[in-house]
Amino acid sequence: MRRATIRDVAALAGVSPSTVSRVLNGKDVGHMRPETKERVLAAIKALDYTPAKAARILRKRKTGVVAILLPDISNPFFSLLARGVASVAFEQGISTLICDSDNSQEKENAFWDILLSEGVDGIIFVPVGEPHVAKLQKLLRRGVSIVVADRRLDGYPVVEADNRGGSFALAEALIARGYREFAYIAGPEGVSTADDRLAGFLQALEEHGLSPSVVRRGDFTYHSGYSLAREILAQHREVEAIVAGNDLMAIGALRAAEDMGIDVPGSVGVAGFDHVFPAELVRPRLTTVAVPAYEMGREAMGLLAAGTEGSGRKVLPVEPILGESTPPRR
Amino acid sequence: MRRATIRDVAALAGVSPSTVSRVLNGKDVGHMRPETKERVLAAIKALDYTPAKAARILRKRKTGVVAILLPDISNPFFSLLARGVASVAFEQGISTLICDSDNSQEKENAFWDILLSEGVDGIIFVPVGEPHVAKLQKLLRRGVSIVVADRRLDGYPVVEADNRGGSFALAEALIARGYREFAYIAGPEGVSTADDRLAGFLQALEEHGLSPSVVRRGDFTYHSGYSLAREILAQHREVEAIVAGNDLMAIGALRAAEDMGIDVPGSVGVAGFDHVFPAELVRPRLTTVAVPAYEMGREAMGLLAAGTEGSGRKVLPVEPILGESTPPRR
DNA sequence: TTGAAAGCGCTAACAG
DNA sequence: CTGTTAGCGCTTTCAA
Repeated sequence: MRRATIRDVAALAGVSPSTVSRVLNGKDVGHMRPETKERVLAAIKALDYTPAKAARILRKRKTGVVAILLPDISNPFFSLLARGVASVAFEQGISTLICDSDNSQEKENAFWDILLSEGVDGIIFVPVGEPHVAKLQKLLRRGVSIVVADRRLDGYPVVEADNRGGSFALAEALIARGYREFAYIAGPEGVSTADDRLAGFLQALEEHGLSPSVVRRGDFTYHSGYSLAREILAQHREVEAIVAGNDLMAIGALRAAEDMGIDVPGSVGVAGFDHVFPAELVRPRLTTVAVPAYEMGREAMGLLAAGTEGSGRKVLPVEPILGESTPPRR
Repeated sequence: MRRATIRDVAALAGVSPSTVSRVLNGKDVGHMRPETKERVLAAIKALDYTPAKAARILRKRKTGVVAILLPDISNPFFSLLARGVASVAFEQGISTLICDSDNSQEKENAFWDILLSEGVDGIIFVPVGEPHVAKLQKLLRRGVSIVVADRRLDGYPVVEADNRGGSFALAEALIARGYREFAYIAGPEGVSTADDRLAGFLQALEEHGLSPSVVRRGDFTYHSGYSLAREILAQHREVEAIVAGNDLMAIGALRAAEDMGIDVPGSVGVAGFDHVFPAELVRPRLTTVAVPAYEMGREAMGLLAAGTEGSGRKVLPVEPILGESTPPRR
């Protein structure tokens, strides 16, 4: 069954294609004879007609599709973010294309080309590392707008969390609870989320005349948290709390301690950042900092739709959550 | 900057648009003068040309896009499934559109229309409940192929897990460990995954001359597992193990017991199904049945690409995982 | 208030 | 081996 075209509808309704198009787009409908409009509508229904998107795009040079390019959709933080984006897009009749760069710079680079030919109208971008700027610029020059989410990227509009402030507040709270000797497992260098959290943490320590026993870099995965925590726990018996740059790594640390027969929080405290679903699942419940991922997605899509020019920056507030994994000491 | 067209390239290379098109599509390149091809390639690079997808689609009547319509992308099982689909699609140069029906029949129905006008070439479908068959048929008539994943839908090709067998095996294992009094929290009625798992479980019990203390229906969410487990634990003190239709509900049951001060596995055992990441996180580690979600996604996309006609059915093997949440009794 | 005509950028016969 | 031609289905002036 060949799908009906605008011409079929026009013929059945006894009007011209232009008239059908006008009805479809709600243009000049004000000064259109109601009867004509009725006939068109009837014909559309009779033929079960749906406009061909491709043809429309070709004409209008707008696809009505935005892409969200992120490191890992199976990471609960990002899937929540993606849902936020999709919900706003949906409200505006825009479709969402989720592109999973699989934590690989290479795959991410490949996606730029795909997105270019895909002809998306905009992109919500969560960079894996140092993005391929030339490709970004190419998109921009083609009129595709880009909003960076979760991680900062200089020169681009961004929606991020108050990572530095949240991390600072978390450190203060831990110090208030009597912790003095910290190990910090940061995220990858160069990723603003990781660096800001580390900086905020160190600053708080410094203001209290403290300095960390050890600082290491992971890659935000459960696995990296696990192995770094093992090393830390083996080499630094003085550590009173392990603080990680995100929840997944913190949960990894929790498991490492468990496997080494070290009691949490009895012997060592553990804290994370993000407040993803699994953080509520583990026992002891994880001390962390709540980041509004869904809201972040909504904000980012809002910025994109609003057609932000050049830059623009939105920082979302975060909230420390003191779980059982870091009770007051003594 | 107006983007370059195939004509600009042709002009610069001193050839006709068709020649450029041939180079682009790798057609007849065998019998093309190498020099011509070189010139075209050079022109493409010089103009930084990318073919306009829309025009191509309009001509070929193929969008190169498949959609995956599922109940909830933030459910770890489905996000893994989605990744599987995307990975195969990526290998074939096909883009993936993720549509999240948000566990709502209404939203799901709305997506059919969107997908229709979006003009996707195929759909991987995980139904929320009783799908709007008429809309499905419409897509099918338009030549869009559909593969159902995870849940069966009569008359459509499907990739599912051996839910019945897995559930049967799980029950046998629990019985072997000395459990006799069971409460079962099933998924929603009418969803094959839920019904098959329940059926397999009941069958095993029956073969051992047993019958469950109580059977309830949840909706596969953490929350429903939590509240049903509370009721069960309050009313049926004889229950030795709560078995849930999926891990999220089982984890909810675990938490319910915890909140009621009931020891797991000391006083009651708990088991789930799926083996999602959080199941490894909780303590005691959850007894469950591993379902290869990623593989399921890959298989489904494979079927779609292979252009399955009419039906076809693939059942993936599952594997019981005996965790600490159901140790041998006594 | 409506219609005719001219493409949007590309591909696929069909010629040469 | 390469070019010419004729649309794909829709929107948008411009005229009537």
